[in-house]
Amino acid sequence: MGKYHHGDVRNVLLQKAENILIDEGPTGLSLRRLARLTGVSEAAPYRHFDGKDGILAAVAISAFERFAQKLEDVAARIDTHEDRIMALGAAYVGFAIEHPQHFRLIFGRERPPLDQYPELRDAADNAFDVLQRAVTSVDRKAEMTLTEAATAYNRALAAWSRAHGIAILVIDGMIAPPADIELDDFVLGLLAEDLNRTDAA
Amino acid sequence: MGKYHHGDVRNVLLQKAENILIDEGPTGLSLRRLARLTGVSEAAPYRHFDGKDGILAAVAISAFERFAQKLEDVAARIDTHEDRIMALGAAYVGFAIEHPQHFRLIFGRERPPLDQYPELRDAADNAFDVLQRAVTSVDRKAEMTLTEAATAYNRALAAWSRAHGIAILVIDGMIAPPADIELDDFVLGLLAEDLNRTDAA
DNA sequence: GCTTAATGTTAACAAAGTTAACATAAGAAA
DNA sequence: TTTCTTATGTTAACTTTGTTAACATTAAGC
Repeated sequence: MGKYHHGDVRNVLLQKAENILIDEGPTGLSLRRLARLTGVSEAAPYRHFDGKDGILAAVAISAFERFAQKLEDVAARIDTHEDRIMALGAAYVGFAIEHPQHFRLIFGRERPPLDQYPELRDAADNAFDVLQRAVTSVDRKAEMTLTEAATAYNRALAAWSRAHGIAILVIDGMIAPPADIELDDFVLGLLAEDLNRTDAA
Repeated sequence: MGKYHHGDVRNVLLQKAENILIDEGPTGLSLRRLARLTGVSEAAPYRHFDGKDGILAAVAISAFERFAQKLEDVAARIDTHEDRIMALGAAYVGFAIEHPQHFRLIFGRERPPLDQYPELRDAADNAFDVLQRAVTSVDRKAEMTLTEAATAYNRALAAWSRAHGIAILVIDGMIAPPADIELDDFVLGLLAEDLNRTDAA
């Protein structure tokens, strides 16, 4: 009767792990507690995952996939370059705001080492490919000189940096919109800050 | 002979803690190891600090102070507004590159809670005051309308976000200069990306 | 000198990650 | 069907860490 094998322990662990992670972050996730919560022995998770990092890696992989999917969706339906950069930035920050713990997991220090989890590396590479492809599809029609290409690349990195900085500062509560502004508009404003620039210097 | 009181255990602990922190980050810092390394009993640190967070807070305070000092120095000797924003950004990212662990400690999740360490809160507040004062000393001579003030504030937040994003992505190795470019120039390029903009659209 | 506060020490506790040794269920192979 | 093997669980240990309590000693002020 003791159903020694219930079949989807792995999935249950993963699901519960993700919930804990969302609530308390990687440090708050304890394998032993997770096992107890799942109603399984404290060593059981080790049969399904490569220790704590293994579980984090599994969650991180799905996080990367959702992240990449979101970016891809957004990029796919925007035509002009500037609009696409803008929309990608909004999607990037939007993901961070909607899933701060996932965002931290895939970008932060607690992420398991990529070189120990090939599937995680693949997921990460894919996400960044999507990002880069979307950003550098700038002038797919136009020929570019080397200088122009370098500039485009630099601009892409700058856009990424800006989005990333906004994402971090917002989810860590270091910057916040004034009382009369919606969060989304605030973010859009920050992302656009350098585009519609009227220098009165 | 057993010199029960050697006098500056606190400072030795702090110094060693900082070294470990620089090498291995907050997670790698173990109070017990630190005590052993210092040649003192494993409970001794608790006589000088409020546990692990207490030590981290102490290090974070000095990190904040150095950070604020650097920003202040830079801001003090730059006259024009745009140049000052630029120089502050460079100093901000420069600090992160020179002291990545300190930067992560004062901005990251492992920072002890500000509301439990008043001196840490003060140090943090002071650093951000310096930053804000330097940035908003834009038009100390000129009167600004509310709209202008709001724009200036938004621009300051955007500049901060950009610098922060660059800092994080660079010290985490997610972006790096091309082989033929110096790191400093690379950073400056990213910081300036939106300023000298020549839209050919 | 005596008292007291500061500073150390040892010993214990709980929680966590991890592994080894053992047990049982499921499925393939005979 | 019976047997062998593998996957999956369990229990029990070991180690490290953070932390606190109980006790010891030193330094400093009265």
